[in-house]
Amino acid sequence: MSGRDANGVTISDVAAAAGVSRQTVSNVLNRPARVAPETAERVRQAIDELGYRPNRAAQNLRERASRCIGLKIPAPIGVSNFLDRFLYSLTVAAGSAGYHLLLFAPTAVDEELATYEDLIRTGTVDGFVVADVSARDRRLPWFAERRIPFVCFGRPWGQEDGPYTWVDVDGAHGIAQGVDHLIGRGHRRIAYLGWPEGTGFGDERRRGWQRAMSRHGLDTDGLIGVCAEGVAVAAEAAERLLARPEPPTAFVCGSDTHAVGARLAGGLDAQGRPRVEVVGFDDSPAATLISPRMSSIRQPLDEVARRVVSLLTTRVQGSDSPPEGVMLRPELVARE
Amino acid sequence: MSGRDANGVTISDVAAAAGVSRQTVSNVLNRPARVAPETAERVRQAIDELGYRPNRAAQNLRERASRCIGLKIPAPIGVSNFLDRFLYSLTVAAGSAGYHLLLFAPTAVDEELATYEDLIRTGTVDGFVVADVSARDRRLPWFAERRIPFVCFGRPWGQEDGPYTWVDVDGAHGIAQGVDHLIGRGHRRIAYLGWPEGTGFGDERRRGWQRAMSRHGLDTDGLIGVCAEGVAVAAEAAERLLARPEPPTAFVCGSDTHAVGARLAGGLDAQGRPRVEVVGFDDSPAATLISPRMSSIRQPLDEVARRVVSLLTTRVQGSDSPPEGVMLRPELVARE
DNA sequence: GGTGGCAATTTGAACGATCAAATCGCCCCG
DNA sequence: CGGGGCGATTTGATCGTTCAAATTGCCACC
Repeated sequence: MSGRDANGVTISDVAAAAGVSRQTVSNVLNRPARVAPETAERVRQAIDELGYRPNRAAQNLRERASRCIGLKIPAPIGVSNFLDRFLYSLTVAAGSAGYHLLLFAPTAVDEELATYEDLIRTGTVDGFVVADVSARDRRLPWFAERRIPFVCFGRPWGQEDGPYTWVDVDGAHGIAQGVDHLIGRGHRRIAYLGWPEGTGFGDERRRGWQRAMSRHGLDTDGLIGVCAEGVAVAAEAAERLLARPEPPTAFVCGSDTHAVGARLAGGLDAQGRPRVEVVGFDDSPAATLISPRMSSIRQPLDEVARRVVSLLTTRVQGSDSPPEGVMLRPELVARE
Repeated sequence: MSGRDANGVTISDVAAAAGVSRQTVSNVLNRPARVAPETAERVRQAIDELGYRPNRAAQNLRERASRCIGLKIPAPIGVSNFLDRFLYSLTVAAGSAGYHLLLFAPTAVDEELATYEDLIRTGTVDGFVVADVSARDRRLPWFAERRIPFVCFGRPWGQEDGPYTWVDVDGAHGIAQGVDHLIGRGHRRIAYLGWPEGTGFGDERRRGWQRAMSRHGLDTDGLIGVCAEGVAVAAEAAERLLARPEPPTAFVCGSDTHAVGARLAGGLDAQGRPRVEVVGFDDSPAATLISPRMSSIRQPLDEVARRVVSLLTTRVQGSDSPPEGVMLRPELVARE
């Protein structure tokens, strides 16, 4: 704590103070077994006294690694703080693996790959987390060709067993849990409200509902509503379903936004209690705030983040691991 | 694009290919004026052919700078995606200044300062953005003592003219705009609904309402409601105000969450239109989704981010600039 | 007493870039 | 024809760390 300058203390300063060579100091830190106990003690004392911390740039240069993971932060179009939460989990997971998260912003599509390439070639990052995988994402083959380490959060739809490494949450299973839950509470007419066909995860969630219903021998006719994400449009779509003969008494939804819409459309009964029961997806704080006792399906983001980081770091460290797909189960948070 | 390995091409490879010395290659990139045009052209061609990109670790070591800005990502307790949006703006702003954002996670309070110190001493980051300034934040004097470069987003309350550099948004002025807007639309009984006393920004917003009201010669008695952030509690607090004699016809609110609550409490009239008019704060997408035509006060996050980055980078680059406080004006987004 | 073995430590050489100073080549002028 | 001046380019040193190989000191054994 007495170094003249914040960054003035080098390994040689410590070596001089402890009366050893710089390599011995390095060994104390990296190969303690090689150093005699008394020497190590003396060196450690010098380190503390001088407040020495190894220079990261020098280590990076020598070890040809930045211990940084790159993540493109998408333009904030959404509504939920899903990204906030994942980012937090990812930062924590990276931290305990000795890595840091380095953010970069999206660029024009035709510069996007150049941005990724730059970060790798300059050694600014060791690999990437791809959190916004799209169907036939052109980044994935491009990374693979160049042997750029990366792990997806989200399945590369259509190539789940292909050459890419990913971690994802089984949305169909989550939705099925929701259906089981509602059936357990006596519902039989359970509608699905979610995105229009075309998003991989949305389609999967809808199929999960369909399979769960038929497993219970229940009909799904006239019980499916689709609309873009948005409370107002979701409420309208839910109202249309509720206006039919034999209306649903409950909804499982592709997102919390859809769920809030459905609940709004259902309205309140004489006792001021929601008239339809709903299960949302994501268990977002915003939804719980609006609709405090609404059930929702929670993705295990901490676990996702840990797995992503662990898969990525082994790949970064050069071991040529085979591609791997990890499927995690979401959990129904039942309220009310 | 023909280097054998992703990161195999060094400045010496380029030099050899172009038939010059490594320093000339360096000059082409950093001091083009020093190099003869034909030589520069030849070198640039070699750079392109080999796909050379300077190694960041080597540059960092030599220049004693990481070109990274550290940001502690808070635990995701909130509801809005405010952080998402600021993070995005900050990433973009940092990027165009040649910096990257490096995230780290909060630790136990007594390790927190050690985490900051480590990042600086190891040269992992050049400085910090402090986005969660609290009243008498103990980090600020600690940074200052150690001459660690940092810039706050948010005022160091009570020391606005003190030794710290900050960027903030004038909440009182924003709220005053809201009041003016509502008065222009014929309202006279305008309530304020926001946080209980004790948060710097909340108190400021409340004072802004009070001053604006008295500027217009309007009474504020019985028009103030406070509660924690949350739609349900906000609705209750708003209901209490509405139940009084001479109830408010409009609300200005400390946050969008408060505003959504107030609008909920107001309910709809015979034509299905909201009965009370509200102005929120933050113009968060979540609020607009729930309450599509609600007005709100928007913080100029892009501008905040640009200023923060610009102030920080000049401080990082060693110029001993005096402390500076930058106050930006929010903008009322009037809908309906 | 010479030698082999071994643990502890040191020395030299990278890693890839940039700065400062030295050198080169060329033209011009006395 | 020698040397001064100047622009273009190269050489040497350095940033702080770690790896690999060399060295030291010590003990045991023949």
